[in-house]
Amino acid sequence: MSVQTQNAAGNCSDCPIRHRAVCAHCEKPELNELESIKYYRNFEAGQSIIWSGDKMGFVGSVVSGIASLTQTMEDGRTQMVGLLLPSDFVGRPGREGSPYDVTATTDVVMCCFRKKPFEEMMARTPHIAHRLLEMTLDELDAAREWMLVLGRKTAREKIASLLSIIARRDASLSSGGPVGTLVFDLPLTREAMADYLGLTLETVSRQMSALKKDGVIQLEGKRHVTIPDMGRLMEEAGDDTDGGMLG
Amino acid sequence: MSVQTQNAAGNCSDCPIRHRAVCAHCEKPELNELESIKYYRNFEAGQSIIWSGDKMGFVGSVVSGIASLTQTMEDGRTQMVGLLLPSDFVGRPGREGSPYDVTATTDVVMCCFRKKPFEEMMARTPHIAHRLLEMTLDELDAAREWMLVLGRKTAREKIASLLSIIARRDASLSSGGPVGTLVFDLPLTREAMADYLGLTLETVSRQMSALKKDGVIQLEGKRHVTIPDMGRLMEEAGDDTDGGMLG
DNA sequence: CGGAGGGTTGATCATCCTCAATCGACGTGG
DNA sequence: CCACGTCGATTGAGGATGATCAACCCTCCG
Repeated sequence: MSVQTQNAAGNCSDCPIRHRAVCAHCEKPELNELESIKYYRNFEAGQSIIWSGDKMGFVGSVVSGIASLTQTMEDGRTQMVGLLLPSDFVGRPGREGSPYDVTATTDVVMCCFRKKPFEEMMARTPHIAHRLLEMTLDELDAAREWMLVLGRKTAREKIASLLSIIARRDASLSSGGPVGTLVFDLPLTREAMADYLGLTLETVSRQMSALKKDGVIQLEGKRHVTIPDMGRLMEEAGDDTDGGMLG
Repeated sequence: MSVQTQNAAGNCSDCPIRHRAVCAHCEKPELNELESIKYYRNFEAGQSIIWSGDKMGFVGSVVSGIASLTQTMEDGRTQMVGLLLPSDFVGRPGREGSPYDVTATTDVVMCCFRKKPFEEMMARTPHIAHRLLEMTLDELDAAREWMLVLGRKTAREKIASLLSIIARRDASLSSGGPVGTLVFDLPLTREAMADYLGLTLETVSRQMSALKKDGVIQLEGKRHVTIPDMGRLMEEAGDDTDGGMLG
């Protein structure tokens, strides 16, 4: 795995997540100050970024790749409680440790700030605190959406919900195109999907096969997914499309 | 139900949630400004505070009573996604509408601020924005804790988890005493517990009976609960007490 | 007295979990 | 080059947990 720091003396203005991350509202002088306290770090797929309970010396943003937040019980049952995509923030200013494990699901590049200087800067810079509040509210919405999935949806609906979330995110990143055929690669193993959805990996596998058999999705290999009809998928997810979104 | 405004010309310095609510860090001049834009509102048990999708004209704090956030699917399945206790904040500055229904579970008194003036004041008052960020991070932690409960715990563990949360909250409010016999009244119906836990009300009832038969809890009537051994309850919840907390 | 709301309990059934065998792709070492 | 082990995934058989449907209880209140 290339351990190159792809943006080593990285210039914030070239940053791919510049306008979505915690620094989104910052102006040039603020960006300059952030640049002076930031550094990049690479994590390989599977590697732990933070252990639950550890003191965190840094906070930062995911620049590329995917990381996950998970909680684990003593007997080994685990539940994923968050999926961190590029521009998502890691760490909580004002808190000592992390209550969850943070793990790199794919190779990950992070833009890190030492915690103390970042907190001090945040206290002086309402832009940053405000953006962080916005992002935290978004995460809260996502978590609560997920509580409905975990608590009330069937296995089939859970799978369809996860696929539709990933599909929509990919659509917004790439084409931005409207409702047509969507194609993407699953960034998660069956086991990670199970941990996300509160299922076993066998059930995930069975429901993926069932959705494929019923023509809701097409699979090439294990990861490459084609969605011929997004509306159909959303019906399967139980998220109704307001009754059919005529174009 | 008495519709008296128990604090009508309410003085913030007498407020029971003064040091825990969004105004916790405010000094006298700020409190004075808040007083000038606040008003109290009463809701009866069962009454809706905000409907999902509605525009919110106000934000505010729960002063007394309990409210719940719920999401509902088209076919009627519902999941509670938050429980609002005294001092908890309702509404999201910067957002138009609420993504969930907010309902009074018991009679509720709210301290409301009109949204616009509150937002303007927040922009000028870092104390408030900072406190709101803290509170939002706490809510996020609670939501994620709950995702583990919903996704991975058995019915019995779910009930025990809910009881232990309510018990601990009550303990922190009243005695603050350590591990002894805890007594409290359930603020939720069996149906509300079921909506919280992603169960049916029959399963809730059965598991309550089972925990009673096994001596984990004692019941007087349907709502009055005694916990003879908090450690035992937490074992049942799967939240291990670090391995047995010897005194 | 009768009805409504909340709660309990029982019988049965579906869903999803558990345990287990098997498969295919890939990489390593003989 | 092929045998082997590993890892992720699929599929099957059987069983447990919790949902569903239904009867019934208790208390409050008009």
